[in-house]
Amino acid sequence: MSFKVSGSLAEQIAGHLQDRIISLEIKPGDWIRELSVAEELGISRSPVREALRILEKYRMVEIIPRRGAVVTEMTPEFIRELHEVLIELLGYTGRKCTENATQEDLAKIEEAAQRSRTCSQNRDLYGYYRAVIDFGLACLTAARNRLAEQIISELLPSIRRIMYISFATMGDSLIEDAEIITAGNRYVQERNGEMAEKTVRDYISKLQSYVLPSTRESESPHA
Amino acid sequence: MSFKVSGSLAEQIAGHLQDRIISLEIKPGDWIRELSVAEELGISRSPVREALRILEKYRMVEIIPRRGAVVTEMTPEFIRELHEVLIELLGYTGRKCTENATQEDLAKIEEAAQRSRTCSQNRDLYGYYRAVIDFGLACLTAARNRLAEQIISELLPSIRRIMYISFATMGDSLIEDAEIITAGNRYVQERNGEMAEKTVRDYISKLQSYVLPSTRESESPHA
DNA sequence: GTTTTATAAATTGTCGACAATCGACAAAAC
DNA sequence: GTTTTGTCGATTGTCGACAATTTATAAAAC
Repeated sequence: MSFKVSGSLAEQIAGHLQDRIISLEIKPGDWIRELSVAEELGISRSPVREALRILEKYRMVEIIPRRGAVVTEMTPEFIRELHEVLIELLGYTGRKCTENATQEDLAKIEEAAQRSRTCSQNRDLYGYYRAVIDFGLACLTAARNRLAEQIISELLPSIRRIMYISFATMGDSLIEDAEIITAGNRYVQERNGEMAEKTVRDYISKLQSYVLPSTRESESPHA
Repeated sequence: MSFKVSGSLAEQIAGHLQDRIISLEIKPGDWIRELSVAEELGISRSPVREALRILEKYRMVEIIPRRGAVVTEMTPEFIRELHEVLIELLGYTGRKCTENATQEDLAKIEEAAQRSRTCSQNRDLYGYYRAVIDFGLACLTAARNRLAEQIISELLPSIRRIMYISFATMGDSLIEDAEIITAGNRYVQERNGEMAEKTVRDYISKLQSYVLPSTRESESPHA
């Protein structure tokens, strides 16, 4: 619910570049040249440089000294590593939120879970995944660990990139997935930490198996 | 075995500031003014700005738009959150390195473990903690998860800050700790994932209990 | 005496220019 | 023909100056 229109120029540019990277308009492995971006947007290089440092924090680019910024590649190895890390961190989050969630938190979690169910029944893939993300973020907030929140937020762009890449192949699992979310929500509402954690871990493992094959054909010609 | 003498100016400055923050020469809550740092080092503000963005990545400062950079506070809440995250991530690392460690990895882990033992017997507190960190880093490398490696590396400065703050009160546990490290090492060498993970988790939990009380008296006058 | 408003100082944000460095290509040596 | 060396172009790194914004200070109103 943030109404911030602008933010600093650097942040706007970071957002702009982030969108273009997620949508594959700028491809993994591409170099981002400061001057190109600056001229294209009619600004100077300083804010562009800062934007690149912001993107580096979110692992969207890798800054190589005196060489510039490359868009990070979504290799199968990275995807596997990300899922393994998420299993641990989100598993922890699931358990913690059964301990710390307020009634208000639980309500928000419930809402997102129901929305995901509705969307899955309507075959609204985009709405479904937005609901799942909201569900996760609501649990994250409820877990009351700012650091974990930060770390996972910094991973979110990578998650979105993977989702964008494998959007096509993931539709199959939609109904099945929705039931897992429903189950996870139930465990959270019942404050069953052990099962909440287990459900999350299983869910991420399952996601990985859907996502990994779809990275095979990713061959990007360098511009 | 790297021969890099300098690194970019910004990185050097980041290192310089990091040292001063860890050693409490610059205190939590202090504002870092770009011009002050630049004049003090006889350089311009641009590399200082970049240095601050680097420090932000390592959670040493918080950059607030149009306000500047504040040194992050090591509150008991943050310390608790950090330990909880580390229990998950390092636990995972311990388990994974039993699966993926090469003979070379195991040798390095063994060396660090033995060194920690020697240092603890000699009451060499500084050497001991360096050995423990090396032990952890060796396990981390052996776990073969670059992302986890990155995330934990970004947490390392926070760990060092906590260690610096509570260096005095931690000497007590030295011998006891050394035995846990030895046990952990044994499980890794035997490739017993379950026990390696459990040992790490217990160790971090124990660390937390030693560290947390020492944050009570932290009252820092703003400069 | 407290609150509000206006002004001044300090600080970050952005800019354009110059310096330093790296990569690619071509020329020369072997 | 292959390797080495040198030059050129492109790109990042750093600088000093100016603009925009925020905080601090002081005056005025109530």
